Amino acid sequence: MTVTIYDVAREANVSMATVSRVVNGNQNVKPATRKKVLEVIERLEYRPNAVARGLASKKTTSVGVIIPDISNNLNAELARGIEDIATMYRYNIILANSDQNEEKELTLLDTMLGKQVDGIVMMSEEVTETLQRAVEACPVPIVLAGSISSTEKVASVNIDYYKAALEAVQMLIDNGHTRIAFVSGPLQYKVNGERKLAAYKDTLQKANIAIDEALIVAGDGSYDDGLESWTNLSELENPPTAIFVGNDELAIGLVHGIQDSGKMVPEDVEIISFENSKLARMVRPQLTSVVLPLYDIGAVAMRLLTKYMNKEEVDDQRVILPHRIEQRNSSK
Amino acid sequence: MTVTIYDVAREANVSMATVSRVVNGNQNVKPATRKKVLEVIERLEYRPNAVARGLASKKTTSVGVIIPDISNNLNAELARGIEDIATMYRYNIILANSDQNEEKELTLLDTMLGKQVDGIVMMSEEVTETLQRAVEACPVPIVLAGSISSTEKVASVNIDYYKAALEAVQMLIDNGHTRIAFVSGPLQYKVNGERKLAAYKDTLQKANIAIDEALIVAGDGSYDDGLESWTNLSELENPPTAIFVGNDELAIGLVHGIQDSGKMVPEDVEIISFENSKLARMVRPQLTSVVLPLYDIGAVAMRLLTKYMNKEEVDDQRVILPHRIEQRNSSK
DNA sequence: CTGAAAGCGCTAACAT
DNA sequence: ATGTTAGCGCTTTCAG
Repeated sequence: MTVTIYDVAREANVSMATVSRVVNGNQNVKPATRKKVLEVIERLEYRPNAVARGLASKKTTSVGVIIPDISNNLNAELARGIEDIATMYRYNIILANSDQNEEKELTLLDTMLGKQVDGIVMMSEEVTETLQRAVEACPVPIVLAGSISSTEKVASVNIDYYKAALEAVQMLIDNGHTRIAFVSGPLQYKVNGERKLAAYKDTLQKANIAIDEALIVAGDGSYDDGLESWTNLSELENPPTAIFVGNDELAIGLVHGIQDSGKMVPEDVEIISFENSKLARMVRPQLTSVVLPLYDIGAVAMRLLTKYMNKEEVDDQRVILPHRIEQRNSSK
Repeated sequence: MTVTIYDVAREANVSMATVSRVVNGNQNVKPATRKKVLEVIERLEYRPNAVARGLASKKTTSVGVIIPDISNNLNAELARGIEDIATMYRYNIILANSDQNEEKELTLLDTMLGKQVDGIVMMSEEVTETLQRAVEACPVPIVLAGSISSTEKVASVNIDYYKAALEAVQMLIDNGHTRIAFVSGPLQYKVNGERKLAAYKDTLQKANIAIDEALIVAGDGSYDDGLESWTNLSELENPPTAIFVGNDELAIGLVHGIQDSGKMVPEDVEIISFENSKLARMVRPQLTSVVLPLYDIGAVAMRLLTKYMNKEEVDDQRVILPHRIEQRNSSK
């Protein structure tokens, strides 16, 4: 059978409590006793049962991570940031994919709570009313990473998407463009429909450039979507000479679409993307891209969560990380 | 306080045992009783405590997943395959990154066992002797996904890397090349150093083409590594006219390196990659690539693990999945 | 079909 | 500094 704390206690001629103390690094143990216990632990290859510990202490040192899809670069980067900080604070991660499906998100929340996680980090492109309520009703701390919720009540970590998008569009305007397209993923995702799009429209209007709905294209945000989007855009009477793109993969699709149609980037069409993943450098010309620090967002979100879990004071429950634009060759 | 099984029992005028039975779908409960209990559960918003359940039943319905780095496309795809099947069988995943560091792998194994996972899926590019022993000594089932171990004792899921590589190289030979390079990630990784490289050498020799060590290049397998590798290769007195590449990212680096030097793919240099991630289509020309079905490897590994966890009969503990070569435009 | 009771392995007062 | 003793919330015989 597996060796328990009781076995160690017996072998070391001490009580379970003492073994528990040395295992948990409690200082109230005579060095000699500690040494003796440690030796028995080693000899018996005792490994504390975290489940029993969790039941007794009501802490599992596990945190739940709910993301749309780990096979997506964007989420993977975020997850890595979360995991690194979690490891640093000795937490383990229970990871699950929601596929951006509200029902799954809700079920997952429930499952994780059932597993008694000490906290949750969640990423959701679309925080619905129902989800919002579930999050607020959550008995353990929860922080949203790279997700926009409508209320101020929920902890979250983001960049200022509006401002970032504004700067990108302004850059294009400054380069003399008046036919600027906006190509992004689903507009029902608030980051796209509420932030980037709003910034796009506002910035254009401020520059007295009329909004042309034909230049606003939303698809699934994939590479193929980018390819296809250019096909449509290029057939316009008056095609765009610059494009503000929602993510890198989409941007690469657009670049290739443009090149396939015999035009050049940035000479004929300038492009500014939004993400700056490693993909941004893996295309010719390399993409100018708004830096979305996903790893950092994940890391900071997890760090924030540890504070909540330790019941530390948190001065700002809505963290906004700095952003910048990485200038490369898809824009001038 | 949180509501427990005892609260439900009291409210429903039954014993804890009965509540436990309905929660666990035990058929030995009168429909009327079940209904009553279910109502109370709903009313009280009772949520079973998985930790307590785990302690009592010695099953946690959690499986550990140890991979080198989730932010790497390759691992993320694998992880998604694992997670999907895990979800299907109602397991949760405890995910951790090893950074391909033996010490971390060992610690992680220990942590997961401490958390009483029911099984483990692991990916490791380099299964060392020590790791091998730890795996064999593991008290719960464990299956290696996309990893090569030296013994037959460990369950694993792979493709036939040697044969796949052989076919790729043969394809290049069939196209008339005699100056064929092999560019890959670290050779201490068995997949590279023992399988692909061996296949490369054997196939060349079988075709009476002398091995030129200058054409064998190993780096870190990154995009930049690919760029740099071509710089070196192109400075050779007699540069290669075809390259068999270890992975897609590396291959894209090579393609760009070749194009930057004024040559063309596949006219001047043919390329066959190994991975066929979605990246393979995101470059011009698109990559001909050996299909490494990472999602499937993960899924099958997890499925295999469920069999072990259920103590089902397993006919083949070393699964080899089929592979094929996706023909695109980087080769003729 | 249902209940009583004994743990699962550990932590956390409370004693000493 | 160390031991004693309740539980933590649930599953699982064993009776009935």
